[in-house]
Amino acid sequence: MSIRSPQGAAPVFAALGDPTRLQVVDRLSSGGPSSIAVLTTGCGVSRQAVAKHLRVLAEAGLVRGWRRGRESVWELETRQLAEARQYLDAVSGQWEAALGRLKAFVEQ
Amino acid sequence: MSIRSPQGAAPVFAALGDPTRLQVVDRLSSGGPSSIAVLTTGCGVSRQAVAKHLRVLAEAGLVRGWRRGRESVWELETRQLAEARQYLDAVSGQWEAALGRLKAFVEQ
DNA sequence: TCAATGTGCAACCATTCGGTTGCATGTATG
DNA sequence: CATACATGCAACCGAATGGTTGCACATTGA
Repeated sequence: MSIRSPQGAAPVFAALGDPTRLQVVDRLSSGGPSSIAVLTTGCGVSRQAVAKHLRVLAEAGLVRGWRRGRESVWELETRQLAEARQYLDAVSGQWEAALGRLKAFVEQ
Repeated sequence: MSIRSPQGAAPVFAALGDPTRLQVVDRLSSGGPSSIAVLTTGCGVSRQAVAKHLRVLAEAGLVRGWRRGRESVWELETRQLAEARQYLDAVSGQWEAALGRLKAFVEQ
C-alpha cells in the first residue's frame, strides 16, 4: 500500500518516531535480516518490547517478518521509507515555491 | 540544532507522526506563514489544540513562530525536514548495501 | 527424552498524548 | 471607551503508548 493523502503518511512517521524503534530500523538496515533475540541484545529493553515494536513497524509497512524454525526473522521494507522521503520532498518543494511567490510579490 | 545520532531523529519523526500536525505542516508549506486562527479554520479541532501542535512542531525544530500584533504567525522551517529526509536516505542506502553484500555472498 | 532456546499471548501499570473547556490577557477598531 | 478578536495558561479527561512480568508452546540439540 502506498501513501495517498498527506495525512496518510502520519502512521509511517509515527512508527519512526520512537527511539527504540528507530534503533531497530537502524540495526536492520546495517545488519540485514535478524531475529527478535538478536535485535534484543544490547537494545536496553525486553524481548517482548522489541517484538511489540516490530509489530508496529510491520503495520506501518516498514518491516516484514517470517518464521524460520523457532525464531522469527525480520527485514527492512524500503518502499514506505522511500514514500516518506518523497513526502518530505514534496513539502519542502511546495514551501520553496511559496517563498518564491512571496519574494516575487514583495519585489514587484 | 541538527540530527547527530540515529535516535536523535526520533523527535522529528514523532512530531510528523500525527495527522493533525501533518495537516498543519501541509497548510504551512502550501499557504505560507499563517496565524493560529487561520490554521484552525477547517482543521477539525479547537484553536488550543492547533496551538499545542504548533508548540510540538516548534520543539522539533520544524516550525518557527513570532508575534505580529495580536496574532502569532508561524512558518515552516525546512532544515529539520531536510535532515529527516537525509536520515531516510542513509537508512535505505545502508540497506541496499547490505543486500548487495548478501547477494555477493550467495553468488560467490 | 529432556533441557535449553526463541516466541507468542495476556494482563497489568505508569506515563504521555490529543483533545476539551474556562478564564485571563493583550490588541484592534468602532 | 467599549467591544470584538486572537492568543495564552491551566486544569481536566479518556485513550493510546511503551514498558514490564508470568506463563504456555514450539523447536532445536545433546
